[in-house]
Amino acid sequence: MSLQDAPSLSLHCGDCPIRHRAVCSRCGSDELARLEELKYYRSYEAGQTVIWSGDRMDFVASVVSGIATLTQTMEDGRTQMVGLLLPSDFVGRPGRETAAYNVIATTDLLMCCFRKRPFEEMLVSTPNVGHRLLEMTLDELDAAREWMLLLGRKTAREKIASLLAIIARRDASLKLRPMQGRMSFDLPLTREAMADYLGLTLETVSRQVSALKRDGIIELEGKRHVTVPDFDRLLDEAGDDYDGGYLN
Amino acid sequence: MSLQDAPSLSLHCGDCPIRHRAVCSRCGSDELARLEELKYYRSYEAGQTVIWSGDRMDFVASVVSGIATLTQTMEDGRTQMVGLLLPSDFVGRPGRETAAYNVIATTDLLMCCFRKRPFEEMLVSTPNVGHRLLEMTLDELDAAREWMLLLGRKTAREKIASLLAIIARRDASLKLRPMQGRMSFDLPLTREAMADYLGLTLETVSRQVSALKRDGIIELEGKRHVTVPDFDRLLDEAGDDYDGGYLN
DNA sequence: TCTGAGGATTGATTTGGGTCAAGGCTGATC
DNA sequence: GATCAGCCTTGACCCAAATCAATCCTCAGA
Repeated sequence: MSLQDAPSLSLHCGDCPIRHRAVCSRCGSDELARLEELKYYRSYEAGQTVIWSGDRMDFVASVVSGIATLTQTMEDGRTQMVGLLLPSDFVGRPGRETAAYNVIATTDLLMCCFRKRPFEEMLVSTPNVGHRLLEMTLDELDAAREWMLLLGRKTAREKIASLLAIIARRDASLKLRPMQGRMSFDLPLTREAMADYLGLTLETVSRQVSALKRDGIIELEGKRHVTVPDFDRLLDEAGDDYDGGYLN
Repeated sequence: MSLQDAPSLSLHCGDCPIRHRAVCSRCGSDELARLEELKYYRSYEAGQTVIWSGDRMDFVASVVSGIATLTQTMEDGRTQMVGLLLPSDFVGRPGRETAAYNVIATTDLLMCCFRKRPFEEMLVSTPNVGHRLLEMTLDELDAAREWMLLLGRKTAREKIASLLAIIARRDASLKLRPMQGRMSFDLPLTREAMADYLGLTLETVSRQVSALKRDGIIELEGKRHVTVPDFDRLLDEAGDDYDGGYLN
């Protein structure tokens, strides 16, 4: 993907090459033109920390390509992943000076940035961008709350099944495939990253993945390629009773 | 508090009788006048469910008085509290039809409501309200992510200490008292509610509260009134290394 | 003053997942 | 094709928190 046809911001409107949820029907093109003038790009290597918690953060940004994680850490090293940034996702906190978590590039990462002050001024002058941002933030909040149920109440096996189900869904919606029956996809995360995401240790993740395989809920090809013979059975294991609509 | 001088919405601007974070310096009074025309009130008794997850939700609202909780539940009854609504807090999801969690009144509750459709139209026509809502939502999201670290990685003792610290801070900011040294406050939650909030069982909550008392971190008068002789010691127990600024 | 109910405490026991430790893959590099 | 590093798996053991169970407050209402 070249810089030219990359989405300029997760607020990008009209057609959406990356994720359906990034489409906003309300925005006009005039605001986008103004956005274009202000943007610049930053790139990071895999493993690099984009922002440290507590750092002054003078920009807001959206992911153009690559994956980044948001993590909270305690001083003794315990870490909890609190979010995943995929292409078209937005990061930054208009109206606040410092970051509340670490942002770490897990792959090579290209971000489209805006200096904070001009961006805030633009939020005031072009309300549609603010509306889009509000929608996205509300989606994130719903997802975060769903995740709190997982972290607080689910068993290790349910946690793994839930994560696999979410990744399977996301992958299917990307490929415009049905979210049922036989599905297969690549895990974008190491066992350790899965553990940080789920509030487990990597050993427990490994054991539970093996258990799901032994029980025929999933099939593995190598360590990263997963096939789910029957998506409904996976959902049963995840313990969810809702349709999961808003996670996609 | 009478209906007249109650805050009409958490978006209430200018002076803020309830929580400092509800003040928005940007808004003018004209938007408020328009809001006034649209609002109506609903009241609920303690224990009543305001909204069921999955229900159609045709209004957005803010809490005028009382306390409500947001909870996620699994079909086998496991529940996780994912948020607390205090006076001036906002609930609702402009742009989406159904609720993603249960809202339950834990005390008698008075809410100031707006029908969703007119509210959304108002969001478009009066951007300042949208900005305020965006700010609040971003705050909620930061708090939710902080909570994910607690749920995923903290020990029972640290969870209890964290919760007590948050309640102590909130109480202190309400009373405009310093957040250090000796502090005391009432717990607004039962042990069971604390357990649902922290992803623990009520027995564990009870045991850890007793342990903190035994160790002199807190003092108890009855079951609900807590005194913290040294706030810094409580913070140590909570395992936080940050200043907690954004939670207030 | 008694009674009952809801909340809280405390103890005994079990267990899910953490911790520690020893290898096993696999693919990049020489 | 040997070596090494990063990632993953598996086993043995342990411990924090869950579970099961018995009491205890305390306060509202009879």
